[in-house]
Amino acid sequence: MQEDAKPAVPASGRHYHHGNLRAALIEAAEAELTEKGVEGFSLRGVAKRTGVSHAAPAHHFIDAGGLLTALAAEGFARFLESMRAAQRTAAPDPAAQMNAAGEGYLDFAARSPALFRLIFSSDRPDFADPALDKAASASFLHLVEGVRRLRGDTGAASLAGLLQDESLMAEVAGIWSVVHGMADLMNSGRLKYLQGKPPEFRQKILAEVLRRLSGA
Amino acid sequence: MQEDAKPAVPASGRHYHHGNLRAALIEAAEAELTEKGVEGFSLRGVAKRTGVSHAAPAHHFIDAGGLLTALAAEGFARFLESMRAAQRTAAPDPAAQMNAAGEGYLDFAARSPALFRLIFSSDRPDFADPALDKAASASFLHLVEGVRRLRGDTGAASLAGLLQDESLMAEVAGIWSVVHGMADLMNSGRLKYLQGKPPEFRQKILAEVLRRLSGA
DNA sequence: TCGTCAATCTTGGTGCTGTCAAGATTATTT
DNA sequence: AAATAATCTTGACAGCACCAAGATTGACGA
Repeated sequence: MQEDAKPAVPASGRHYHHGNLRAALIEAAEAELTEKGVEGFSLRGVAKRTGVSHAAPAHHFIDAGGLLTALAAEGFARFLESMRAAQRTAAPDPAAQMNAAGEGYLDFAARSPALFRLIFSSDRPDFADPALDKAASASFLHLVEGVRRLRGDTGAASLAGLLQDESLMAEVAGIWSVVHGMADLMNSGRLKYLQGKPPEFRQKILAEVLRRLSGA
Repeated sequence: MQEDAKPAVPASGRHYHHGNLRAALIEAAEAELTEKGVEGFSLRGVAKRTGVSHAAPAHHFIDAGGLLTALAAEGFARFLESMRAAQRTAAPDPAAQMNAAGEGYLDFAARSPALFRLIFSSDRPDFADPALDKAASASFLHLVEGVRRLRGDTGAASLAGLLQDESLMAEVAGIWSVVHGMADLMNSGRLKYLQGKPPEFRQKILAEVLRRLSGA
């Protein structure tokens, strides 16, 4: 008599207290986003998926944007982990590591297109939110560190200090741009040509482009 | 007695026949898009701007996506013109021309951020639409031709033939990616660093990156 | 000139949406 | 055990896209 001991139900078959609704909502939000896309995302749909009333999310997120902000933070964490995972299976030299990071970038975009669009091409997440800002900054810092190793820069440095190194930041901007551009164009279907090709072709292009950008 | 001769008004002060509603709707749609963003775009808002009832657009566009499709086609035309305009003021050699095209690309993104996002990062326009497909293809072809000149490829060729040239397409993908990536990252505010810099800095990075990418 | 017809636009309705307000239920604390 | 806080529900409102039906206008042939 523990599970069926007549728990409180609000006339529709649900428990009043979910237990971990916040996490469940974020999980459901990802499913909703994957199925409906950023532009078709619905807060009521998320509530329905979770088996909860349409107004329940309001007690955990101020509004729909708040939920998407939390999901975006989670998305950045997975994005960073995707790059790290690819780098673990690669050679340890800086060039191979940067290349692997790029692969992980493209992999994430290919495997989680909706999440990718949410974190990189949507206005709805609030980047002033501390958690999201932290997650996004971690990804950015990871890139900067990779470029520093590529250039042979040694020693530690503060983020503020790195941001003032124009030569470094120019290189960061170039490398980030080319990887992100490939990912975004493929993800939005505007570069249809690459999608019809085997992954090796995409990898070859990425490697060649990074090689040229890293030289000199 | 021409303008004030009691024209037919539907009890709310408007003419029944607008005259050129289709064009007016597209124009208003751009304003709506600029103010509300792709994710806040509303068909009723467009109708209100135009001074017309909320159902009037339905007689010119099948639905909201149809209007955005037409606007996207217009957007691609302006996007291409932005590149051409920049190229007209540049030196005629292929490298300078490609560089100028990149400048025009970034200029368009900076000046029409909403339109840029609509044509490159939205699911709502229907790329199966002939007019939009034609406009998008024209931009793509313009890029391909620029890369061909950069490589010294001569003579005419069919689009189908060009698409089968793997070496050419790899170069196209690389160059397009880096320019698009810069534009998109700046446009979405994810690359905040560049926005705080003067345009010359952005131009310098673009020129350097394209130089490295173009060299064998 | 009149009548018909098609094109154009409006009004009204349906079922969504996000958000707010008030009440019901459960957990926690006193 | 009682009071309080947290959690969730129901109900309501305005705005949204889209559909159906009716009103108005322009054009074209008798």
